[in-house]
Amino acid sequence: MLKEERHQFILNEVRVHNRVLLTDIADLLHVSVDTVRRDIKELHQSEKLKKVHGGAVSLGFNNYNPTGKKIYSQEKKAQIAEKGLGLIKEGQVVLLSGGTTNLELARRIPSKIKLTCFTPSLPIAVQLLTKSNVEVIFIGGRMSKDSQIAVGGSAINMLSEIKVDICFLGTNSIHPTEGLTEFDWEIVQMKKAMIHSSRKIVSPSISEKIGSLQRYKICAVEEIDFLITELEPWDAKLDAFRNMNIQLL
Amino acid sequence: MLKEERHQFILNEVRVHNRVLLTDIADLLHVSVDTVRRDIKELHQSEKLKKVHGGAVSLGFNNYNPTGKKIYSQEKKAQIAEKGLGLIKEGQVVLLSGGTTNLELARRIPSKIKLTCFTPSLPIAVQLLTKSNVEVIFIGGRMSKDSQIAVGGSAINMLSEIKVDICFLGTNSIHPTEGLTEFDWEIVQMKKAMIHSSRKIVSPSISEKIGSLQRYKICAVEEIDFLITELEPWDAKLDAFRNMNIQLL
DNA sequence: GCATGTTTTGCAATATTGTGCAGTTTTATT
DNA sequence: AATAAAACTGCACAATATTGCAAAACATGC
Repeated sequence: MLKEERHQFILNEVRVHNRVLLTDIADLLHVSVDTVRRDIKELHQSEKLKKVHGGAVSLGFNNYNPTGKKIYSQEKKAQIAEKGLGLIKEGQVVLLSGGTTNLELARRIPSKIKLTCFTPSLPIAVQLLTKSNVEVIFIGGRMSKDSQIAVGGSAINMLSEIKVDICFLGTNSIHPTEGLTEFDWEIVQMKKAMIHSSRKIVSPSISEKIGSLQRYKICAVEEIDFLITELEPWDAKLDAFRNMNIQLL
Repeated sequence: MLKEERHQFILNEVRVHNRVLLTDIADLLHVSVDTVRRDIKELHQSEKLKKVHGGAVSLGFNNYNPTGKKIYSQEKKAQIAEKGLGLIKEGQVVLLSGGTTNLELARRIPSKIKLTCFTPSLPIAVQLLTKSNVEVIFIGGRMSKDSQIAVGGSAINMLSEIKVDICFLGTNSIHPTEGLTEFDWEIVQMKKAMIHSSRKIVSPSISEKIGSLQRYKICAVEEIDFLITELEPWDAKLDAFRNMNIQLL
């Protein structure tokens, strides 16, 4: 058995099944796993497949890339995300709503840190799946086309069955007296359910959203534990939130 | 024995067997391995074959370039997807498992057609959300990192609550007597649940997967209603499935 | 025929590569 | 944190490659 033959065999298996196990190949070809390991290592280096723990996967299989829509105020959102990361502790259970700020947060989660993340947001789930130490649990249900998050009874029901340590609640509008508001009724229901399922609520929000108001109310400002903006905590724009038992970051 | 004769002989062996061993040729031609080695070296330099450690392989043997790779199964999967589309009727409720063939199918669903689609697969959900007339319902749960589909009790539970018209069950391996098999136990559970939730089961499968076998069994071939391959329905490779109450497409 | 130079072939010494094994470290999972 | 599976490391042995060399075969011109 020539090395070349084995390589071709392995590549074919990967093509057909998308994924192969080292031990299976070794068995089929009657060679040691070490040899197969070395083969796969070579094929990985020549970028014919992707080596993973225990075997190999096809290249095109997992590289789903969310179409890079340009994100509004990415710079500010990145700052917010960095601050938000400071609130996450190893081993915690986290709930992430949708929104581009949370997406930015998800992207920046270090792959070392061990977390359990719940989310009803498709883009965020995709992002989280790239983190090897994050267990991802998708809150399923009817998908809302424009926001790409699950909504409706089934999703709310699933939320009612969990209690997480911390929830990052992306929001459209936050107002000192009127609280958090949203224009989509179904998303409001989801966010209400998320609040009920969480011990601590974090609201990451770019400063432009402060003071704005939408049709439906999610909750009062007092229900929020942390408000994160791209501003310094002592900025005058945040004065209205100062004596409210909210931690500003 | 002239050198030229040997060259022709070697080239012929390579053509027929795709590969040759140095020692075999030396044996057959009653010359020393050194001579054969030199012959192969020359043929390698004139690009008539490819010299490898221990022998030689045909040139076309190793045509697994990144560009060709994409085309390789893509085309077959596209054919399968097209056939599969014929089974979907306006207004139906469809269940789609994961896999690249189903992804291809999802991509080709016309945006005119009105459907309700259930799926536990992240990439497929993303694809379906671009179709304006398709209502997407995500089967949530713990996400499996490499296959990007939801697995586990919660997902299976959600599946148990639905009954759809037709299920496209992507599969890794299909065998005439052993049935559909899979290497990941959790995915097997998901697929079993999907079968229970569907009136009709369609198995889209490229022909290379036929006859292959994995560790865990999903179901017998008889439980499938339609088997779609890129081959013509009367192709000899499908004979094994012919008197089994399965419709071949 | 014979000397000369070239090509081919086999051989031997040495170098390189491929393979499997055993022990240790890393990784994934519970 | 414990555990088992998998990855890595170094090593030994065998298979193969390379190199240099010499004998044989062959061609060519004299």
